[in-house]
Amino acid sequence: MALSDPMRLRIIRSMVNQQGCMSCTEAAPCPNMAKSTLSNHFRVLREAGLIHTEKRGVEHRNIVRLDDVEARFPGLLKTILAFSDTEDKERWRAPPP
Amino acid sequence: MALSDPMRLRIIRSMVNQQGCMSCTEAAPCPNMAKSTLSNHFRVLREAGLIHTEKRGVEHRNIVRLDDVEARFPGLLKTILAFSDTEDKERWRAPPP
DNA sequence: TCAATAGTTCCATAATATCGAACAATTGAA
DNA sequence: TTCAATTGTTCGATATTATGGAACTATTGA
Repeated sequence: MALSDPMRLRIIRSMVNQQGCMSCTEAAPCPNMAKSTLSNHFRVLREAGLIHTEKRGVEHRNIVRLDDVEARFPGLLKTILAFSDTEDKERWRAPPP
Repeated sequence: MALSDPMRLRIIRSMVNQQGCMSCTEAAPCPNMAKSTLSNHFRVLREAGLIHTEKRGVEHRNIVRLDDVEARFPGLLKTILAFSDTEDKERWRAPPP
């Protein structure tokens, strides 16, 4: 699944929070991520129908297909995006059993 | 992340729908899944703090730690479980661009 | 005591994320 | 026009992870 990957989730999060188009570089989860890796994630997101990409000049403008995603996964984006990005590592650490 | 894997998601789904304890075999996503694979998924879920496992006789009884999960990921389980299992393949197929 | 059952552990294989290097396309400046 | 800079893509290699099979452990019941 396209949204299974933590990095792709962070990409989507960036784009939704921005409320508009972003270039691939702008939406990168971390500044030191390799261009090839980033490009691959955007390809997966595109092929999954989660984002739309439009070539504008030298860069690619990407936008989340909010309506389509909401239609297929009602409430999912809203729920996932409610978790702040910076706390993810903390959040995923297991509490004592 | 423990919930990133589709198989683990189906395991959790089984357990929540059952509203109680399930043995590892009972909660298996598919009947032909190898025992070792299943065991590994349960270990990941345990270590992530998503389920609690208790040895009872020859089998292990597992239960989803609903309160803990809800506290860490408000609304996540409810949202994810709203997607019926059998339609997942359809759902994850991309719509036309 | 012993066979059957339920999981675990270990090793090998397949799928996927990641990175670096080379490449293509577009823009803007010399 | 020509060329350097910018933005992504493609390709090959490596690391991580899911999967399956075989051997093992623990527990139950005959």
